[in-house]
Amino acid sequence: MSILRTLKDRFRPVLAELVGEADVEKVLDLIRPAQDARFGDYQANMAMPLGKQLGRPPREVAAHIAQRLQLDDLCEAPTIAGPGFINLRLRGAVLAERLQAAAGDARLAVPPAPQPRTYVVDYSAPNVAKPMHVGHIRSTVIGDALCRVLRHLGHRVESDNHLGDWGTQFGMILYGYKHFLDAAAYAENPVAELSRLYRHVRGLMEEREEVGKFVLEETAKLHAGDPENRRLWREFMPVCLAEIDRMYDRLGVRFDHTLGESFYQDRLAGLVDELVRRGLARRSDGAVAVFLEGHKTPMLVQKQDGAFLYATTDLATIRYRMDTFHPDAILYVVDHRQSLHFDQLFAVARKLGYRDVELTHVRFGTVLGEDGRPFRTREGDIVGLESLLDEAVRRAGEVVAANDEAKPGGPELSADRRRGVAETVGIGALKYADLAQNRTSDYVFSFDKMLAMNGNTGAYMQYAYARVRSIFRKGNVDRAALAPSGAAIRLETPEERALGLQLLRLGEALDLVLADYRPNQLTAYLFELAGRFTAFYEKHPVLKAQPDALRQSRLLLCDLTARTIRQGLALLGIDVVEQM
RNA sequence: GUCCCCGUAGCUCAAUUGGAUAGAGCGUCGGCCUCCGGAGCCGAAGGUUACAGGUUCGAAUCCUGUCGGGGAUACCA
Repeated sequence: MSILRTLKDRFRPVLAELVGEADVEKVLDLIRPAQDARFGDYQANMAMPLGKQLGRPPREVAAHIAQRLQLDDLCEAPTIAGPGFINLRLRGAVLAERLQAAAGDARLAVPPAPQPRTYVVDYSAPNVAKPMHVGHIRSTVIGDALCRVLRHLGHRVESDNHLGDWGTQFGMILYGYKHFLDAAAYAENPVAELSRLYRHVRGLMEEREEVGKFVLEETAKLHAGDPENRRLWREFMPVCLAEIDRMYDRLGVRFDHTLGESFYQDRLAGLVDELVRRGLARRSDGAVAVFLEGHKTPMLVQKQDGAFLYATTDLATIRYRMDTFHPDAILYVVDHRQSLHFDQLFAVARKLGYRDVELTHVRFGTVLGEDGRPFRTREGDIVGLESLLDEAVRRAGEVVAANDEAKPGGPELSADRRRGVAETVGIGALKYADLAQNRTSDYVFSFDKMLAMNGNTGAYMQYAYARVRSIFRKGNVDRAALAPSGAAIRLETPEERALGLQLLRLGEALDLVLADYRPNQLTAYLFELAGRFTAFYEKHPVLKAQPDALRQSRLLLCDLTARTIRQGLALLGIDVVEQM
């Protein structure tokens, strides 16, 4: 049980008397970590709104609540401040006892969600016919982190990569394959040749209008079951998928399901029929459209020429997921530019009868270059994902080498180790930079910033971890024997106390992540933890601490810090290294 | 035209969803190393939260309007 949940349990009966059982949970949400350490550890802010509601002075309400609370075993006497804030300061013994429990717990005392739910998480979803690029990073990384956090809290998660494997982009490479194939290049490296064909055809479409028509014809033939196009599709898919999987391997991302658009293609006609039959959709200008209240334009589910659209596929996908997984929530980790599409999609899903499921568009902003424009190469091309990863790792290699050279006792890492560390640091930096940002804002991409050893970066967090671990190496301390030794944790200084309290708050941070699907709540927590550790470490000797009981206590705090950082980063999909 | 998102320190971003004196990093200025990893620590300067109203005990956050930026907007995904 987290501290916050324990406090809520204590407030619940008192508040229930005041507002009734029905409203009590909402009021309990006003118990928060203190905004400022001077006010204590937690604060309860409900006296002000309740004062209004009950027609009594808020400070009087606060006093009433404080008086009736049974908190003596947990907190020092509550104080009332300002207009009616109830400030709470936990007893040191309570913190120590809980840290002790966390030290002996593989989950670091993070409680599972009280009500586990089933989530379908839809993320990454690259177009199979095009190389993955910088635009796929955010969806992939944010979606993966959300899955990890959900699972860790005991939710059931079905992650699904909804590949774009059936759309116009396939018509483009089919058309390109038939007219512009370099057979030798295709034999040598099919994916590179297909992506060249894709770019070539895209260029042609801009120059000559009729090319677009040919491309649509190839797409239509594929959809209609033309044997040649189907054969080519089956030929292209495995090599494209292998290429994509290589990226996921490197990123450490896995999916439970990879059900692309093609998986749903034979379900579309029936779905459109049903929409029409139930009076939800009707013909309009030759297309089939669902008109929605509050939307000026309808959602089209079938074109004049009979072809289906991604809205149709997405609806069929919702139906399949509901029938197969029976989820409580479906999350779509997708670019904010598709907001309108999802508004309409969700509205139509409700009309189809899917009312009890949470449908959330977890939207995120665009990746920008340092000039504030969408991130491109100097030549104006979209940056490929692989070259992005390579460059991050290359630069991380420079950072790692410089750091190793500068060590007081001389370099510690072999060339081989350095390479491994660079990969971990480079990929970690890329992910962390993305996750640390509030996902709704556009994100300015900068290698220099994301690999900085100062500030809220992946490299800084990995460094913080390696530093803590080095204490154990240097002191020749077996951390595995530490927790079971039963050594008591002592929180006698402000720095020890502040660190200890933060260590107990990982669970709160994870709850915040899920409250609005924002992984930056976890990075913020980790950065704060690293800061508190540094303050502690700066001021207090650990290996040289006397007497031995104090040394043991501080070693436990160090070990908990390392484990918490490692766990937190793992939930973001980021690895740590023991030395860097 | 209509709808959506955004506007916070010189720069890049936070702010637990309406809480107390709006916080970090970078940059600037000033301090601190015979001591466990100094890519560190301590301190200072820097804000009318775009602007104007409103709502209330309390507003960066909610409402209205204005200005500025981005996105979407009937047969791509």
